Amino acid sequence: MTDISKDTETAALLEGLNEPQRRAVTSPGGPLLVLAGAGSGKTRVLTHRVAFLITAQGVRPHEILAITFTNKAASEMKERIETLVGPIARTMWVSTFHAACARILRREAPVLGYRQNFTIYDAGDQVRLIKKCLAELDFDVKRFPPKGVHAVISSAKNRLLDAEAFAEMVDSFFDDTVARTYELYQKKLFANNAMDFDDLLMRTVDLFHRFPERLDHYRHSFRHILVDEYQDTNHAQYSLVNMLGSEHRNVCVVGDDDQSIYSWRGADIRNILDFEKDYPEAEVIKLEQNYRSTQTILSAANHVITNNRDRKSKELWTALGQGNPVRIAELEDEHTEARFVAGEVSSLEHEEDFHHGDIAVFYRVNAQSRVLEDTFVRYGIPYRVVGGTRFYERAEIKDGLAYLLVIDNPADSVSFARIVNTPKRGIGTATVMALTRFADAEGLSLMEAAARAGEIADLRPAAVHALTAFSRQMTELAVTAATSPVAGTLEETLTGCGYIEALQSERTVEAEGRIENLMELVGVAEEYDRRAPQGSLSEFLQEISLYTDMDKLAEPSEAVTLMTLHNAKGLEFPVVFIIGAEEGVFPHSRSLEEQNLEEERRLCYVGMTRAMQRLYFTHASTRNLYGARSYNMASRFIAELPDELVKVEAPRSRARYGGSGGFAGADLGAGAHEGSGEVGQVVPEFFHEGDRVVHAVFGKGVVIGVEAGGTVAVRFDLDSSERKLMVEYAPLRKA
DNA sequence: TTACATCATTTTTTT
DNA sequence: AATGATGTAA
Repeated sequence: MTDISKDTETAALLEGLNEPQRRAVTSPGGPLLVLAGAGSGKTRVLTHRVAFLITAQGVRPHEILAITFTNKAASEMKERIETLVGPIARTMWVSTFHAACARILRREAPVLGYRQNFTIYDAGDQVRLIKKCLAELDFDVKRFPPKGVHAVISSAKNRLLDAEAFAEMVDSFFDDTVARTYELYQKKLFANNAMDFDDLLMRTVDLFHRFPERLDHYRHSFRHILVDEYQDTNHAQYSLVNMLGSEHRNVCVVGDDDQSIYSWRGADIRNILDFEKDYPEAEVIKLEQNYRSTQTILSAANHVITNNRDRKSKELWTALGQGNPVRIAELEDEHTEARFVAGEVSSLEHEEDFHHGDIAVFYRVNAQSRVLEDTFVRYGIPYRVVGGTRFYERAEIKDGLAYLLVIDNPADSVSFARIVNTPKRGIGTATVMALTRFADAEGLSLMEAAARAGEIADLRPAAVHALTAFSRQMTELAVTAATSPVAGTLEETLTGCGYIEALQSERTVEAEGRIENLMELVGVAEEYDRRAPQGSLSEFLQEISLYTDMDKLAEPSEAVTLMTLHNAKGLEFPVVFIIGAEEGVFPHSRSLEEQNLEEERRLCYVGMTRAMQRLYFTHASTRNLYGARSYNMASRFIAELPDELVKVEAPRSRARYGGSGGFAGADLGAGAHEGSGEVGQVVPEFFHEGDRVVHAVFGKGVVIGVEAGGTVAVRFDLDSSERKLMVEYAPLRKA
């Protein structure tokens, strides 16, 4: 490349960047902290910086390690860099911490005593194994809930405390129990040739401690390290960055302390607050110009977040203009709330230039999505739910993968236990217990023990037969796996083991859905086979165990997006609703007790700053959540919004369908409650014979009759059909 | 062993 | 409300 073309290329990289962005992109090396406010073009800076390093600094792509928070973010970044510098970018390491560690560990597993095809356990697998440990140690699962024990062990691992170190710090009876469980749990993981999510980080750090020459190798080869979302790193991740960065010290971290929302997962906000202490020579760049939201939204968000004490001062601004006020609506209950949102969605769609895909609804807990979904279905509003029960956590998917895991790694007793009697093949708990005893006594894995089931004294012939048959089948499948593509192995497994058949015989819609999900899994495998013709079952499983659904929902959609506030991180939408803004819901009751209010507030800040043009808060005076009715005050976050930026409106619940703009009454003032006399009263007078109306599903029509009980008859233009509709529930409004 | 019923418990966020 | 654990009958 000539100097001239190199210069033009560099110039192109800097085009359209503001001053601080440009400084961040071109900073030559050394520690660099970029405090990137929401919507400040952070991803752009990161990708352009990488491109700059490659084209202008002569850094070779494989010398760059870029860490992102999700797999989705990783593949996006890779793509964007590729468009800047070409296919050479593919040799870069762009991934999450967990994926990078898995890649290192797979290479280095033997020195740690693991085999390369070790299995990765997700949270569910971890809890199941912990349950087994508790049972084996005769601990009462009532007093020591597996989930709670898991949480403690996980947090210990995130702080890089192994069982021994943890045992030394024990200061309660509970922790003592955990310590003993931890020890056994870790032994079992090792025996299963398995690592859990937290191990991926911890074992890597361990590897570097015990084998300094391995560390030397990696820290020498990574000349530049970039970490996105640095505010959400935990101690183990922090240590990894410091270890790997200690030679070249070209550590560039990007983050926003105001968006740290994962402390419950071990994220330590001090990692970002203290970066300048860790690297005194660090250059610090603040990105405060926002390119996403209106000034009103930003000012409102700024007001809320300034109530937090522990933060680096930062004030977002924009050149995009004032925009509309933040709208706050108080509703009766969760149903009214959902109908309000649905009604607004319809108005935004019909009366303004927004599409369903422009709109997102955020809530604090997944359970809140149900009412919303029911309502959207009634209104005929297309929606998609992000998160919730995820594809890879569905029972049938885990089952299918468990088969593959056992075929690949017969030592994996957790997956073995999962499938040995799924579908039913007469191997019940008694048999499995006898098998386990035998395996332990003989020092075998469950799979090996099953092959020798005949030697187990207290097994009935039927059980022996079932076990040997199962073991033989698995062995045969392992042969298939060695020669077939992954998709073929999976199909062979699912049909050969009678899994599909068992589902088919259920003859239910649910079972049909499960079969479809499994076919989708086969599709995932096919895609892998295409992408990596030389790939192995091992590699496929490694890849998939770090894969979550978050990864593929990036695609633009024609549906309203429903998700939790946590999932909203990193996204943006023209219109955002934050629902359930009530004390106890958001902020969540648990965080009130645990004094985690600042984190809840950051969550609110994250949610608000996703909005580009319109932002709504809704709260309900009463709500049914988890089967109990509660009466909540409006969220303190609402109170923290300055009056001049908001428009507080309380719709007269049912009447508004007859009104024109969506809201019947305006400016009732903060905290104004609806007259309870109005609540529950249907107001059919709003519709009269001859009125032109619009229905969300059936379209335009005319009222041809008003009946008692809040029912109107409407003839629709589209097909001249006549329908009777409940004014209370029908998505109907005046045209 | 399995299928079914009842009982109890547990409700945040996820790589 | 929904899920999981436990108990009971076949």
